[in-house]
Amino acid sequence: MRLVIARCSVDYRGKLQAHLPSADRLIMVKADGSISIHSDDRAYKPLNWMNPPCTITQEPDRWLVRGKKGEELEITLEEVHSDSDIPLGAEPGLQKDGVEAHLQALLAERTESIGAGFSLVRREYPTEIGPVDLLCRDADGVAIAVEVKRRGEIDGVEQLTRYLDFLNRDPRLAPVRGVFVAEQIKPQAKVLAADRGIGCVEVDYDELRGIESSELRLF
Amino acid sequence: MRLVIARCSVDYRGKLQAHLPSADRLIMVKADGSISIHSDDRAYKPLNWMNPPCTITQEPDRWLVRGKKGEELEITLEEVHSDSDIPLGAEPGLQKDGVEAHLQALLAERTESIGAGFSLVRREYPTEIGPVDLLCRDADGVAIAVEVKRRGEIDGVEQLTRYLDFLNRDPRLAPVRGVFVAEQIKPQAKVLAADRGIGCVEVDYDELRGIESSELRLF
DNA sequence: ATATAGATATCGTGT
DNA sequence: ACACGATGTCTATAT
Repeated sequence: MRLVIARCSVDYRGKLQAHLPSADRLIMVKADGSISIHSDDRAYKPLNWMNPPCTITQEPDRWLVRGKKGEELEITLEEVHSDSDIPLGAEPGLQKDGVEAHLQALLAERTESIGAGFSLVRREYPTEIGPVDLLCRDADGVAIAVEVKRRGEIDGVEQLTRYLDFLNRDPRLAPVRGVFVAEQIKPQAKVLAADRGIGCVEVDYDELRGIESSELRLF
Repeated sequence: MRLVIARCSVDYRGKLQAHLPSADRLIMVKADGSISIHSDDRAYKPLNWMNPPCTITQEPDRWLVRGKKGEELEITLEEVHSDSDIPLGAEPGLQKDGVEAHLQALLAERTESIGAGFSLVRREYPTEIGPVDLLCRDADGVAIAVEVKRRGEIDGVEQLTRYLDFLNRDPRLAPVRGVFVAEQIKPQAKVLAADRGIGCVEVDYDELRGIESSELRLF
């Protein structure tokens, strides 16, 4: 990874056009071929960047970066304060736990936590406008479409509503009820769901995992 | 901006949980209080980060970063290869040009490209739930609500549907038809639009600008 | 390769 | 503070 600290101005011409007046900034060139220009703010987001694959043509006071779709990033270097190149080696990789897919997988194995007597028909049940996260049946055999989100907001209710519209046209399934499941559901989403006759269930990821673990221990 | 290059392992406990095994990485601490951990790949996206406001507690071999909502980032430093702190000063700011607003402006001047015989009533036509991008009338005088997007996805169809619901309550306008305009419209969005009786029009930004240029040349 | 949904999305803007 | 829309969104997954 090469780190250059320099006073520079930058022009981007691509999906849009952007200009950066002269100032001191960090230019980061990664081993993957990417380049990004950071100021001392905006958290992790650079002011300008180019994703790989791209080619960097360097002259002493001007770098020209070209992307594969013709985007251009022109960096005019006015004064280089520091320039270092340190190899970091391979990244062993980031391990994540607790994303929506995990929550959906846990719920698929524990449909009882969505509603007493619920049984799973299938995950990712297909419709014309995309797959429903879970299709279940309740204790009386009524079909239940389940939308799973980490955070329950209005968009999720809209999404489930669309699925229900389509599912209810299938005479083998209709009538289909909807249940919105999330770790936290915003008040407005609850109101909209109630208005549309959609049930809301808030679940705790760790508890769900705990329940599953203790269940598994029994086998 | 402080730049530390070190062999480290990282644990994040917050919205999700994530773990980084030991490896050489760049740790960037910005003047805005943010911190991010970069490997030599993934372009500009860090492996882990914390946005301001957050507090960083530093011990020689362990940094603990706490966010305001209880998120934690724990960095275990195993070997520091370099540690430098360079003040960058204020960022004068990024100037952008050529975003969605421009597309809307072009379409407002060329309502014919949305539909033959269309005329503009006004841009940003107000409704209770926000302004419709364009309100037009077709050759027969029927009101047309137009939603403009750079990329046409399902959300845009939902947005236009909401506007139509409200506009159709106004007896001076009703019945109002909807047309969804974008540079590209996704298949699922087309299905939903068709289902709701909303028209879809795909336009080419450069061509539109070209047409406009040649038109202007005639005057 | 294309299309789709998720993201610790981030970032403004308006209420 | 919350909701909503735009982003050069980016990234991983399934087809």
